[in-house]
Amino acid sequence: MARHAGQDGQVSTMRARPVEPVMRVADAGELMRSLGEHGVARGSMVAVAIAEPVGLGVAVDGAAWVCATPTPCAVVASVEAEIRPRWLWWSSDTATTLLAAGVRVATCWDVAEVHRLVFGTWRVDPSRIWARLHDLPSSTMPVVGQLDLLGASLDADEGDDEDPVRPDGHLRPEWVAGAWRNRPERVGRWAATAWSAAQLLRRALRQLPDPAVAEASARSESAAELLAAELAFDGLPIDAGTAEQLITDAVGQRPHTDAEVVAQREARDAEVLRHAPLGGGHDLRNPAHVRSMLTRLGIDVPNTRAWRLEALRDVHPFVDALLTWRKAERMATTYGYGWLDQHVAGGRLRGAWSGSDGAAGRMTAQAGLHNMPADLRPAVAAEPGHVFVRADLGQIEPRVLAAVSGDPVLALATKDDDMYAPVASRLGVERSVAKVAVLAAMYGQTSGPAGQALHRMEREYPVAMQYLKDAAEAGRQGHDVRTRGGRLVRMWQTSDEMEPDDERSAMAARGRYARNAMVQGAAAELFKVWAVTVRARAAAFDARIVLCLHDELLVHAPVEHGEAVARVVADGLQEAAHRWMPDTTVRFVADVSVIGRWSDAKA
DNA sequence: TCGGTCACGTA
DNA sequence: CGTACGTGACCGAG
Repeated sequence: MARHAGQDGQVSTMRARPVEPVMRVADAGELMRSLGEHGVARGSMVAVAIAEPVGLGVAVDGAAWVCATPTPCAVVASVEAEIRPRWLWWSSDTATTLLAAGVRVATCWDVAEVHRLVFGTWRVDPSRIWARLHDLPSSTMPVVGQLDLLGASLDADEGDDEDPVRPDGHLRPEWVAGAWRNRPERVGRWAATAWSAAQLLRRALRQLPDPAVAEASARSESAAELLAAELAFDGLPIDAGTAEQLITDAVGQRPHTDAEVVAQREARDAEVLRHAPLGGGHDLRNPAHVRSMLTRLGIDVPNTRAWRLEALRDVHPFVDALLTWRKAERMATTYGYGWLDQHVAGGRLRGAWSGSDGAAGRMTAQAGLHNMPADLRPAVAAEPGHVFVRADLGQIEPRVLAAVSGDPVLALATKDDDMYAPVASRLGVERSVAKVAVLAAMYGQTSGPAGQALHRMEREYPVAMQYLKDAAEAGRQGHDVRTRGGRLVRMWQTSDEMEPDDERSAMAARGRYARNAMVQGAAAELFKVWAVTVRARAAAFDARIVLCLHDELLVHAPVEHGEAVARVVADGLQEAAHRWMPDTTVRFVADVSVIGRWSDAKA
């Protein structure tokens, strides 16, 4: 009990809320009986928190259990095998814990991920999520500070520290920082907070423009985050010998001393510098120096980017040597021996994965997994007894535009394997022009040869063009936009002190950003539905997704199941497309092949 | 030591 | 005056 003096001077009595009772269960069997009595069945949401070696916390609709066991993941595995609920957790950290214990689950509901979807926020720690869901100002959000660490407290009224929620409604910061792992009962209560947060999030989902779509997105985006955890854990199969050889071919033998590193670097530089003009700077790694060298050779360029210099290869041998050098330098620095040593172990390339990142909620990956040069793809090889099933979506963004905008004419074009062909004939232009026009419309390009074709686009595909225009206008005005799947894309505000020209430029940039995010974001959502569908169906063949690349999937499968998995991937797209958009007037296509190395795929 | 810029790889 | 991302080298401010 604590007494508060309100601002009106009245003394009110505020009782700390009662601590959630947590029931003890002895083992998985007892837990499953309890869950069964609460109506938990296949696919039911079950909140879970794992603290090794303290125990397993589980919560369902006001009831919470704890199983004090040094091997909580094994209990999860038993429940998964018997019941297969939809595991509800604060974040995919739980998935990572399970994976480390060798436990894989089928489905989940990820509070952090859904929060990111609904609110478009980057930071999704439980404190922030909880505060926002309870309309508590983040200014009052407590943090673990020096005093707390010393055991002192600034606020006398902190209630019962066995309660994860403080009297002021905020989550207890020391719990968020890890104190929930300290005792079995706390693990149970922590699971209960995840359950409670999820109920509030579901309420938010139901208030979005299309609740059914948003709830489906919550499930698929959660599963994508689970897939991201698995991708990080499993890694991409790499034939290290081939990788080593490709690097050697590109940059020479592996150096063994610092002196060798320097010597190789200087040898690479010398190949270019012998063509360089006299005087001035000679640092090839400094764009200003490179530009001045080019100037002294009579070549005047605003920057030294490869696409600009490409046209000038024949003007002077220096240019050709420089471009060749740049490619080797990239290999030596970013994708060289250092990269191999740092990220490849046990025949797998591993990096951190995010299930949704950036403006549009695409998956991202580190360790070069998403920008590995095509030259290195031969090193991505299936393990003995395995194959890759590789698939990529064809013309995904324009097809998605047809779907989300509901443009019936553009939808008709998707019936073609190559939708640019019917678009070209409708616009009365070459296919290449039609393609540029469609891409220009989606990316907000206004200059260049796409200009005239864009006007015809507006005449022939007014619904799709209006959809893009509305998104761009919202962005220009600084209004947040929401993708078809319900992801909030936040706009930034322009500064009051901006010059008018700068402000116009910033607004235009926002317009392009919003326009693109609506298409790219929706495409990411469809892609993830496809990926998690394939993940689920391929498991029966002991096949696992090992790479997601925006519109491309790489699945590692036992060789005897290659063809079956290829069918899973192809059928999975139709299943995913139907789930993502029940209206089937827009057709989606994928190119699927069974290969041994990533480079075996046809370009 | 840090953020910004350039550059370049992928989609 | 085409978008998104990750990475590395360098610069200049702190």
